[in-house]
Formats: sequence, structure tokens, C-alpha cells
Amino acid sequence: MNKTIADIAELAGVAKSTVSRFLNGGSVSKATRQKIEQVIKEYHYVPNTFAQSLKARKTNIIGTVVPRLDSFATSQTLMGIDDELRNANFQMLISNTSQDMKREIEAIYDFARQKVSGIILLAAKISDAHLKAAEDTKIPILLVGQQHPNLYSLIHDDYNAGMTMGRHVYEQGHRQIAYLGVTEEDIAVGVQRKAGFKKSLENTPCQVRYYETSFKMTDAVNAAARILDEFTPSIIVCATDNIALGVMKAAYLKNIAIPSTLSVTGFGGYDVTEIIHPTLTTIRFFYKEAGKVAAHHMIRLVREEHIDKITKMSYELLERGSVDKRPNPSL
Amino acid sequence: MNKTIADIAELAGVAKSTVSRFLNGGSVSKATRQKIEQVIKEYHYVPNTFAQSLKARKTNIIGTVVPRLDSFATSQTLMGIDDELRNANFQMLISNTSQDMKREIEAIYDFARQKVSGIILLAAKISDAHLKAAEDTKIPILLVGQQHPNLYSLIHDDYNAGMTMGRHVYEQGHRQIAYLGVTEEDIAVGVQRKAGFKKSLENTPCQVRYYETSFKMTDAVNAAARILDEFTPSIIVCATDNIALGVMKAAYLKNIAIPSTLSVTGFGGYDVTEIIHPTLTTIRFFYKEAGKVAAHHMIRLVREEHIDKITKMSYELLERGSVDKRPNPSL
DNA sequence: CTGAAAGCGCTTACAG
DNA sequence: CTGAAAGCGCTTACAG
Repeated sequence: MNKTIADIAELAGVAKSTVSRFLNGGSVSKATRQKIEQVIKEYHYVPNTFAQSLKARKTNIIGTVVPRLDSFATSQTLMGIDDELRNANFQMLISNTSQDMKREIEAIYDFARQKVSGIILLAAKISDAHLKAAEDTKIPILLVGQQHPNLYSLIHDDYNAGMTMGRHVYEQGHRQIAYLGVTEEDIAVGVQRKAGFKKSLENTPCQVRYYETSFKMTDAVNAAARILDEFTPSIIVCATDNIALGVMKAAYLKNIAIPSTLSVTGFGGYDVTEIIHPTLTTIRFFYKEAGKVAAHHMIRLVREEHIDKITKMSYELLERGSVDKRPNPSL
Repeated sequence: MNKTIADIAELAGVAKSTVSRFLNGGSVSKATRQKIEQVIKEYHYVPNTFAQSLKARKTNIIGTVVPRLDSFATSQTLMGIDDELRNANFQMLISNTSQDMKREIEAIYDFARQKVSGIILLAAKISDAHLKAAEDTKIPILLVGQQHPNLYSLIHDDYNAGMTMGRHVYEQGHRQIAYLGVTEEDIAVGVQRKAGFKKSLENTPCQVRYYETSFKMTDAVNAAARILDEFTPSIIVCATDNIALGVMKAAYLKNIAIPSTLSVTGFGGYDVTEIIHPTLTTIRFFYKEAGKVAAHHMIRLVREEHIDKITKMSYELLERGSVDKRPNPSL
């Protein structure tokens, strides 16, 4: 069986407390140290984490709640969090909720049971139940991708990203524009991103129509088909890259050439947008980087150090092949 | 602070052992039960998992080691594992190794420290270090996606999938074929998939050339460019969907029409293959389903019930738009 | 049905 | 520098 600290102590001819002190970097004489070291190596001793955590009444674990695992943004963010946490000797625990809000709340309480030191929450929407869970558990919580006045948060600069995209589209000469967005329940993507876009087109002669779809590519295909039946925009600005892929698909199905007849843009910067043809003009967010920052902030929170209530990540416009320049916009 | 079982016992006017018995479904009189129930509810008592695990000397945790998080196959598999484990009241712990084999080994030992009950390993390659870790830790290990004589495994039927693809390509009239595969260090994808394909074309008049690239789309773009410079196949059969996407990209860049001039196929069945244009003919593997089966098998293993040493998952050929029918193959 | 006691494997004051 | 003892929050025989 696995050795315990008592076994090691006996084998090394010292007391348990001495072994413990050695393990935790306390002062131990050279001779003792060497003896203990040797025994530990020989028997492959590793401390039992439960006993440690039970004593410490806390852990080095940060829980991360994600709505889904199969999304570019989520994977990248998780990898960033994991990397940074690992460097700081923290461990990441993932709880996938499959977009079920009830499970999101449960996940917080479950994490509390497991005495995680902090929780990073990638949620699309913050409800009262979330806030109550945060209070009940008294565990530091950091929101990623969304913001809320009562919680610490790290967000992508959706509003300005929307503005940047709007300006770009305008500068390329587009005047008949469809914006294909998502539900306003999602503050970051559904509200902010759209608001920035709308703002950038104020006082311009553009005709802009707003539509809504889900985050799924297949729904976007249908939504695009409907748009193109009732309207002839020169461009469809999509709230996410996945939606943009759906729109491109719809255009192919209708034999509409991209970008010459219809331009398309996305938001996200997923890898695949560079591989498809034409390549997709989009806004790149720094998901992995955001994960690292989130982990870093979380650690500060755990150590009760100060962090800003809200931190904004940057973004980048990627001008690629899916947007046509319209040289003579009819002003 | 959080209540302990001692607090609850005191508040309910009973002994700790009685509360514990109640919690674990032992026999408790009705009156006592009600009293305890009420106190627990009132104080939101939840047992400390560490203390429980420390006593039990084991956990309900299954560790899953993955080489990366940002892959369709991995995400789907993880979601399947998570779903099934959750149903059985087990918890999933994920360790991402970023394709670093050293970290893969470390992950196994780390999981051992945390006393996980079993480990599901999504590895591309099984080394002696893996086997040693399995022995050292004495924790049941289940391989997913790869097989090894010494370990339990769950695999996709790569060999037959390769054969199916080979036959399909042949039946569509292709005779000049390039196969763009991956390193043979990966037994499932690099060896089996290719072997099945090769087998299916034995004793046919096909001219087949074999090439190798990495799993990255960008590398595939370059590999395809090289192939097309030295050879004029009517089809490039790619070992994964990502590679196929890279090949399609290369074709676009060279102004080669797909499928009329060059056909392309993949393996995997990623969502995006249905959205791109043309849609990709590929083999669909059942990743999520495999995750569920893996979790189910793992639980049986933990309970010391019998499972087959090796289980094969099925697959499905998706005939789509990226393969052209060549009506008069020059026999 | 119920309770006192021992013990899971650690760490942490406290003496020496 | 070192060790004996208490305690973290549970569960599990063992008596009663």
C-alpha cells in the first residue's frame, strides 16, 4: 500500500512532525534532511492531498464553470487558465454545464463543497441565483466574458469591437447592411457588441436592419436565407464567427457569390476562419490570453490582493477576403 | 463558518455517529431522522468531502488525461464522459497535457495522489513510462482512441474505416490517389487508418502515393501544395478532417476546383465539414458516444466488474460534396 | 436504534 | 533542530 508520513518517519528514524516540516520547507538539520529525502525517494512517498486539505481547510484548486466544452472560445480560455494556474501551483477543476443554468448554480455549490479557493465563471447571463450562490459560498468569483456590478469580471471589449467593425464596414463602402445578432439576454454578445456597431453607424446614410438567431451554425443558415429573401444587403455582419460560417453556407446554397455579391463578417477569430474560402474578415479576441489573465486575477483574489473590479481585454480587426470594397457607395 | 457534523449532532441533540449514519442511509428512528433533517436543512450543512475521502481512502473521481482541449474529438469525448459519470455520481477531473508526453505521465501520478478511482487516457502513443505509471499507481486505466495489449481500451474502428473510405474512393472511379496521413507513432490514425485504406486498394489498378504531415491545418496546406506540384491525383484522401480542410485551402490557393478537378476526403465528421463548401466527404466517428461508453466501462472497472479488454466503436461514411464521380476510370 | 472511541494522514503550536 | 500531542471532519466497528 501507499506509505504515510508515519511510515516515512519510522523508516527515517524521526518523528512525523519532522518529516512534515521537511516537506513544508521548515528547518531540518542536514543529516535528517538527507535521511528523509532518501526514504521518500526510495518508497515513492507522496503526501495524501485529502489529509493536507482537511488540515488546511482549503485547497489549491480553482473551479472553472463553463457552459460548454465544444467551443473555440471556451477551449482557448480554459487552456490559458490551466497554463497560468499550473505555473502558480494551483489546479484547475472544470465543470461543464451544457448550457443548463440550473447546473451552473449547482456547480458553484459543488465547488464549495470541495473547498475550491476560487471560481472562474464563464456564463452568458448572471441571475439572482448566481449572486446568491456567490454570497452563500463566500468563495471569490471571477466572471469571464460577461460583467456584473456585484462581481469581479474580465471582459472582451465587445462594445468597441462592435464599433471597429461598424467603421470598417462603412469605410469599405457598404450602405445596405444586415446585422445578424443573438439574444439580448447575453449582455456581452447580444447587447454590447451590437450597441457598439450601431453607434458607429449613427448619422450615416446606412440602412441597417437587425436580425436575431442562435449561436448554432445551422440556425444561422436558415436565418440568413430568410434575410436574403426579404432584403438585399451588400453585407451581413454576424455577431459570431459560427454565425458567419452559417451565412456563408446559406449564400453558397443560393449561389450568391462572396464577397462580390454579398460580403460577410464575424467576431471571434476562430482558427477555421483563416482556412475557409474566402477567408473571413472578423474581430479577433484574445481568449487564451484572457484565460491567463483570469487565472492571474483569481490567484490575487485568493491571496486577498487588490484587482480592478473590471478588466477589459483588447481585440484586433482581421481584414480578410470576405468583405468586398464598394468603391462608389451611393450616398 | 461552515458547520461540521459535530455541530449538527449537537444542534440535533444526538451523537455524531448518528448523524453520519443518517447521512449514509443507516437505520435511524423516525423522530431522530426528522430532527436531523431539519437541522441540516436549516444550516445548509454539507459534508466535507476531504474528511470523507480521507476515511474512505478513495474518491468518486475519475481522472481524464487529454492531449489538448481545442479539438473536436476531445471535446466531444469529454462531454460524453462527463454526462455518463455525472449520472453515476462520479466526478470527472480533466488534466490537459498540451501534447507534452512528460506531462501525461505526471498527470497519472498526480491523479494517483488525489486518489482518483480510475483514469481515462486519451493518448496518441503509449510508452513504457505509461505502463510503469499504470503499475506504480495500481489505478485502473482505460485507453480511449488507442490500444495496447497491457491495458483496457476503447477504440474507433480505424482499420475498417480506412477500408470503407478506400472502397468508396475506388467505386467513385478514382485511380490516381494521394493519401495524406500522419506519423506512424500514432497507431490508430497513423497506422490502422492507413493500413485499412491500403488493404482496400490491393489488387486494383490504382496508383496510390503516400504522404505525411502533422495534425495542423497549416502544415496540411503546405503538404498539399507539395503533393500537387509533383503529382496529379484525382483525389487526396486525408487522415483527418483538419488535414482535409488544409488541403481544400491549398486547392483554392492554386485555383484548383473541388471536386471537379480534385476530390478530397477526411476522417472525423467534425461539425464544420458540413458547413464548408463543398461539404466534405468523410468518415464520422462517434466521439461523444465513445465518451459515454468509456465512462461506463471505467465505472465497471472501478467496481471490479468484467469488461472486454478491447471495445470497438462503429463509424459511418458521410458521402458529401467533395468527391467527384469519375464515370470512366481508365482501367 | 444510539453513542463513545478510535482512526484516516496530515500540520501546527508548544516544549525542550 | 526535534518530538509528543492535539485536532482537521468524517466513518466504522463495537457495545449497549
